[in-house]
Amino acid sequence: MHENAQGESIPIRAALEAGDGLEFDLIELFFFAYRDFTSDPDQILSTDGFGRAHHRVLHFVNRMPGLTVAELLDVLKITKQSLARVLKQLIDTGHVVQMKGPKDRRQRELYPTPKGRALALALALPQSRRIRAALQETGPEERALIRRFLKAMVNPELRAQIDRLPHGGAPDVDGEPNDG
Amino acid sequence: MHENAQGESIPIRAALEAGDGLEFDLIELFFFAYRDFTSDPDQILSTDGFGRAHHRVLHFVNRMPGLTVAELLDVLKITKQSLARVLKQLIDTGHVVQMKGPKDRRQRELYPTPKGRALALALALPQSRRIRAALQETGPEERALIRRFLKAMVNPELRAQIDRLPHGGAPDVDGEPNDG
DNA sequence: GAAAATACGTCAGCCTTGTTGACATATCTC
DNA sequence: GAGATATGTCAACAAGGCTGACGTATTTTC
Repeated sequence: MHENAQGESIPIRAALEAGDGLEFDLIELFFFAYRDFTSDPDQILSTDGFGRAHHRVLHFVNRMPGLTVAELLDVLKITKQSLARVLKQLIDTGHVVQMKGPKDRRQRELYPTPKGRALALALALPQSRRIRAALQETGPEERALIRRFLKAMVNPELRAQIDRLPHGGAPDVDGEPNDG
Repeated sequence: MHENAQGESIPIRAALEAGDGLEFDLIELFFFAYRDFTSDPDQILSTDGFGRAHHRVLHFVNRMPGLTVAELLDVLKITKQSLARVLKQLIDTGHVVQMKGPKDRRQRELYPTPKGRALALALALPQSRRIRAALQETGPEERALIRRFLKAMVNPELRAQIDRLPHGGAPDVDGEPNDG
């Protein structure tokens, strides 16, 4: 009776295939795409002794200068102890500076330095190149469509947060009533 | 002279915005989308004491039954020591079985058990639902386009590997001469 | 048929980045 | 002044990457 009622023993030789509403191909593509998407920045970061976590912090501090620690935690969905580790390093290396909040002096507003801005740009460059190259394959007019798809992949509660990020530059925003 | 030539001190107050070929919005959307995309399986896996690494192994063993350890390492791009840890658990829990290669008996072919197949399906379900919901936003006829975009995000060397995965089911494959 | 190469397993230790829990300090609010 | 809030920090732990080293079975090569 310690033999289980099967299920654990016989090997299945048939490949699991798409169909029946199972999107294996897109699941796999998403996995491979994200892995390669993060590989170029990882390369650059490693020379500074940084990792992917530093990248994220640096990115959002550059995108939303003056955001507080609490706001950053809310964007990244990590604990303050996790954040503290990498944020401290970014501050010590002069990529990010903290300033007491002018209204509430318990808060710490985070700003990039020129050095931090430069690194953020350097990290965004290969990722942007990759995206543009991919859009080349679909036709660049599909940018809005890709954006809509990715946004719809995000949990609804979090989409509001995304809308709060600066939009500037790109001409073809979604249907949202965002840019005046 | 231990003051640096600036760059590390002054806080920048202007937000980094898209434009100049910098695709900040898509970069962020990709990050948020992937995070949420992996969150549903993570939930399920945690009840078995498994993590994301188990998911990947289980997924590809189900998609390519009989693949060898070396082949799996090549797909996942991790070291055999990393793989060993999670693979052992999947075998011990009866989700995966090993069989000596019939031609080369040094090899170990990996197969899912019914139990392993069931878990793989359970993990693919919420991810597939999310993808279908997102395709609803773009119009489901754009599936091929999304696929083309994601594939183009993958490093060229690796795209061949993707083509070797089973395609079945989905009616609108890309231009590739794949389905006879 | 011996020697070398290959496929795999395993031991040991390290790193990054996430987690929880506890506690200190400054500041704001009531 | 009391209590809530924003942040920092210490300590310990877990997952899942990594390197290096070594053992064993099997195949290939000379």
